[in-house]
Amino acid sequence: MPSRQSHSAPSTQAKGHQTRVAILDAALSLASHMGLEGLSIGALADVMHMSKSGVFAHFGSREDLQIAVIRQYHARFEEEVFRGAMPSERGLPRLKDLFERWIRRVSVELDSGCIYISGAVEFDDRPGPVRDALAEMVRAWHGALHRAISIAVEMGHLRDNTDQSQMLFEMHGLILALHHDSRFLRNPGVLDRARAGFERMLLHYTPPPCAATSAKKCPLASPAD
Amino acid sequence: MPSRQSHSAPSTQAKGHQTRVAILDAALSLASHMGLEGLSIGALADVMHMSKSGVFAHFGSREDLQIAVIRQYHARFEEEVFRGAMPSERGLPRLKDLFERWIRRVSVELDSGCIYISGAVEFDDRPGPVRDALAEMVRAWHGALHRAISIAVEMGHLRDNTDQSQMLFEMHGLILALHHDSRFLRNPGVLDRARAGFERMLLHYTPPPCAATSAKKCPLASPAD
DNA sequence: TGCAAAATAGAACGATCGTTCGTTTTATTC
DNA sequence: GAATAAAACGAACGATCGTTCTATTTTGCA
Repeated sequence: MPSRQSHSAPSTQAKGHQTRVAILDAALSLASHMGLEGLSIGALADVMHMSKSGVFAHFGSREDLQIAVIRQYHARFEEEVFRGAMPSERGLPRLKDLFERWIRRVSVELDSGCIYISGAVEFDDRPGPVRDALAEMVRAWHGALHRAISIAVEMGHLRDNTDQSQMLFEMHGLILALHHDSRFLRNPGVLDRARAGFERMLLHYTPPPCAATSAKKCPLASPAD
Repeated sequence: MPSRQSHSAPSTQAKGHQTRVAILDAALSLASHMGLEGLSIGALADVMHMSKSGVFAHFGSREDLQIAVIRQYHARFEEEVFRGAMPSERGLPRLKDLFERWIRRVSVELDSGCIYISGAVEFDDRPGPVRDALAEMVRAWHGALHRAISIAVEMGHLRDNTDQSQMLFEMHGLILALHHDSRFLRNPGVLDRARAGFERMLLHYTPPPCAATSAKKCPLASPAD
């Protein structure tokens, strides 16, 4: 993307760029509560103490605003969850760290909800660029998780015959159940239910402790980037 | 209007009642695709070849329409999933039947999505009577599932020390992951992933077939298959 | 068949939505 | 400080929303 419009180019000396960031910040907070479809430019302008057209001018359209919000959420998610877990040791420790951070990101203890989850429901029957952007981000995150699982398998922390996609599916299920029971039903103690479910998964997918045969194998590509 | 309950009373001889049912039918189909918030009276009138006010008159307000749709979905869900599994033998067979029917109800193989799931996301930050009605239905269904699990425990089909709420949480997680991957990501073969996850759960929660009298903390025998 | 009541239609209201346009303010550069 | 570009404003448009009101049609019953 060389230079499409003033909508995407940061333009290092631009003053309006930092207000765009501020708007995006408020938009993310708004979308977390009202959903991507509930995000309106009028309400956003109200929060920002700006005119509707002033807000609108920073994004070419409402769709582009929604996509920008998705990208913004993705950036934060990547920073908090993915990059945050990178210092952890490769293999099972990092996978556990990823899951713990994922849990925290999704539960109500943070003010905001998960746009990946709410967006998936809002756009599962609505084709278009917003859905595409959302699916791309979700698939990227799933891919990163899959690689983390793969590494844990390669290092012998998980069984060799682990069905990795199945494990990912079940981890995702725990997160979704946490999100549902935490945000909708407001059930207490549900965070520990997700943790317990994950521990029970590991009981299945980790090899018996006595047979710690295959030690470290040759590392493959780094999961970072 | 003297009789306030004209919106809810079937009034056995009413002709308009059957059109109300027809409207509710179309509304349920519409809400399954567009969500409860995306359900508009105008679009509904269009589908029904009626005027907006004609449709509107059958429900006192949009909120009441949404609640009526929720009740309608609940009735169908109860009929298809819950009552449909009642002929199955008490205990584990019935629990398995319930899960299988639940799976089918949620996956894309049916045209419609699950209003319980989409509604939970749409109303998790929006208090009001719609959210209350939705939560009531979901809790009723979870209660029914919990009772099915309890029966399976009492009959010895599941371990005595089964954490029943935990098991319910994990079952729900599998359903939510199925709904997500099936409807949003359009991943194929995800139905079997939910089934496999449930089978793996049962490996954990069912007592070992040979020695059922192990009073100790069970060491999770034979996780490999 | 006639009549009251129920059901539907049609038009309109106020609100909000995304979007456009012309103007005015603010910021950057010479 | 003047010239120029970027940014923000304010008003308005057309569309759609839920809702209300008054006619008009249809139904059910005597």
